[in-house]
Amino acid sequence: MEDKLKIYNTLSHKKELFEPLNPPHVGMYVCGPTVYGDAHLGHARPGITFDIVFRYLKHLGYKVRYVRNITDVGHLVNDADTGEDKIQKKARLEELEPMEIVKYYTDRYHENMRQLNTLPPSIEPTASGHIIEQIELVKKILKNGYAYESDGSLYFDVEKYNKDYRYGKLSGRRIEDLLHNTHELAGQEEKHNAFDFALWKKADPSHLMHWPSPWSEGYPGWHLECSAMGAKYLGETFDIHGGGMDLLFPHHESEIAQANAATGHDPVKYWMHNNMITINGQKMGKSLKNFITLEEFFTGKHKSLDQPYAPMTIRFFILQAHYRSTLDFSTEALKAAEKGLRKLFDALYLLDDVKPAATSSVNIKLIEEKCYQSMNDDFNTPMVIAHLFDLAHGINQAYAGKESLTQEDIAYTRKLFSSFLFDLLGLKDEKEKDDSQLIEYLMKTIIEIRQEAKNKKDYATADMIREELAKMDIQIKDTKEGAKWNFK
RNA sequence: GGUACCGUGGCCGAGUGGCUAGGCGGAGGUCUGCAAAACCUUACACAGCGGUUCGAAUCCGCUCGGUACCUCCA
Repeated sequence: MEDKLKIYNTLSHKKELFEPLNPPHVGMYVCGPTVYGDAHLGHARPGITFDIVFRYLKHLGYKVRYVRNITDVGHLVNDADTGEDKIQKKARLEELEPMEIVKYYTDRYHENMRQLNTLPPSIEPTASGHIIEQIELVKKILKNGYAYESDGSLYFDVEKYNKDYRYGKLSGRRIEDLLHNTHELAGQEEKHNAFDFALWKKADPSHLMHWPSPWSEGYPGWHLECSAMGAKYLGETFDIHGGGMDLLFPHHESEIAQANAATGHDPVKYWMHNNMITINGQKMGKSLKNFITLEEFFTGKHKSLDQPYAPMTIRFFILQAHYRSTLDFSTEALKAAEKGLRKLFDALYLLDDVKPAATSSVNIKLIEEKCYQSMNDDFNTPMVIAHLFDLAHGINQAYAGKESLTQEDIAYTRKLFSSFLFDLLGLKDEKEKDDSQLIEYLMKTIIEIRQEAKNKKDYATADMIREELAKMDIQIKDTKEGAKWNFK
């Protein structure tokens, strides 16, 4: 009964059996980054979380279409749907075209995600490339009576919508509470209610990014792109929509509202949300300015880092926590992850040296079963990793002669181990250094040893080193400046 | 104030009614020229107070503490 995949659905607050709408096809949409700055540790979490979902669903035999957007239309820096947009602000600061900003940070984001060994999405649409689809969606909402125009801008009529549907079903909010709890915001005169959100904004003359529309020269509202592009590539109703918990409200809530207003039904069957990464117990985020970029982790160049941390260390660190739990960052925790991952790889390699026995004392099939149960239980990667450590322990014991494995089980263990470690968890061993660098280093060491022998007038050893290297076409030449070497 | 959630050993982090989570770190030992790895043993826990139960880290209530969202944020 535990052998079926269950996914925690934010909409129902329960783990639900995963049943795709159109098997074997699965449609998954994940909110991608707004490209106006380098990706930080927080961005790695949805990247990795939904990479695991993507990999596992494919492993189960589903044909998955994974859509992750790039938000490259400037949305607003601050509250109240007024003011300067984020990309424009960056462009002004750096004296660049907005699209130069977009291109630069999109490339950097891709590079970071590649380093983290996440598989590229099937489709990666940009908001700026789907202005027409967004305008069409606004038209539908307007036609159905859930939007109003106000001086060239269009707003979603939340109050009207809430009478026919229910605004707040995802986040558990009630419209009455929203009324009372909304902050005093400036520049809201155009809205009927403070909680109404923009579908289309008229651009003021200084605004750099704008497009023509039936209502004004302007730009689309923030929540619109995901609704429009999700529907375009995955259909009006699709299986999974993912993103960070901080997008739950108002972003995803508004997506649901827009879809219902346009089509009359919900857009998504399973809503998945990854939790936040914290630093000193607080959310790591742009606004708190307490974030560390992935680049800084990989190079070690940040004041709170004492060394570089490899992309796989970051990946393993993230996978050691369940995606719905907060994860507290510290260098101590990262070091523990680094060592733990090394231990797993070492055990896998040690498998080559385990002597086959007539019988097996380790139950590999049971561990395999537990691994699948853990994955099926809402992608419980920390449990999977714990089982892999058990497997590593079994291998080490077999090597030490305390347990035994048959030839067949050794092969099976290798397959199981690498399948989970490499294919499903997406980890890889980065230990291999650049070959030329390694050879330089080895030759330097060998030459030092030979010099040491020569100093002791141990010419037999010195000659032996030279002759052995010659067999590999490496030539040693003793010069006035010391020994030199080259390939013959 | 509203909504959602959390509080597990030195650190990170699973577990949701009875059976060792796991990793890192610590202590002792085996092995060993030294070191590392591996192996063995071991200490350290479920925020507090009540309740339900034969039995609770796990369910319920209260208290204390913390976080996220309610404005851009993964």
